[in-house]
Amino acid sequence: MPELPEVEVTRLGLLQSLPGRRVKKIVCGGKRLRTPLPRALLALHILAGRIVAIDRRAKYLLFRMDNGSVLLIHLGMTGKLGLIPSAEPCAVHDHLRLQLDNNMDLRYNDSRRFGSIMVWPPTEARQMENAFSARLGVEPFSRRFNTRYLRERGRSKKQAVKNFLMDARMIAGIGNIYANEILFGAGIHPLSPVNTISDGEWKRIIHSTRRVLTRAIRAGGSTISDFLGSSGNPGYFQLHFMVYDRAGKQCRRCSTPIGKCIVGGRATYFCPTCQPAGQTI
DNA sequence: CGGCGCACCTGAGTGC
DNA sequence: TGCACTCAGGTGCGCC
Repeated sequence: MPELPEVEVTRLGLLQSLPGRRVKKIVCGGKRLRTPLPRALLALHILAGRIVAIDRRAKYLLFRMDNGSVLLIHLGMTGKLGLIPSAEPCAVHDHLRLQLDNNMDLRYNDSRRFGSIMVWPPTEARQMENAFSARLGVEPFSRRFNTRYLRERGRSKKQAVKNFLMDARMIAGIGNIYANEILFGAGIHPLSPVNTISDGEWKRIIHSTRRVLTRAIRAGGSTISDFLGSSGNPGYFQLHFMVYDRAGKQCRRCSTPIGKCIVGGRATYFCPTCQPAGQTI
């Protein structure tokens, strides 16, 4: 499900009612996610704590507790967070349940179990967050996401620009759907080698990235199969896809049939006219 | 050492 | 119906 917009929509939804709530009880499912659930740390640091803030870094959500600990959640491909009445029975693939002090649960559901849940203890949270953040690239809405940064990091790279955009160590939060949409908006072919992108093209990529992500967040994210915001509402940005999953259909801008190829093992869509193949790999 | 292929999982869709 | 097969929004490992 989730790239930056879906994670951000989830965060904004949870912000309505989660801050200030105390965790009264924690129930873990039996199966492991990408990593085993940190049962002991959850019991030690999250249980009985109060959630004071919810932040996002890349595609991760950071739940900050009043004791200084941090609950870190990544949704993987199919992870969902929802606020559900405590009386409701658990669903298939519910893996974590935080029972709150208002008769509501924060529940984590993830059929494919590619997500992950971690806990940073109060005494180590600062240092762990620094190390965690250092491994991730710039946030698309930060000032550090600029032409100079992209030129420097991409200077010696021959890989396809689409793979570069999706590399979390370079830029945070962009996945397969939005990489396709961003490059269409910038008029750049996904196979263009990174080291051939001009400053003017980086500018278009920056502009397109922010525009696409902003519009997607405003639309409530994209609901391809089953993404629901924490409010239980689907997103509608998929109605605005220009290229993603539109192979063979007419380009909304010029009517040329949308092309498809595989880049880095991922389905890649582009308009051969609006995104001319200059130099490609 | 950059960059690729693949594994990790379940479920939905398709075609026979 | 049912079975076999393909594909899916992410990440990180091993390998060349």
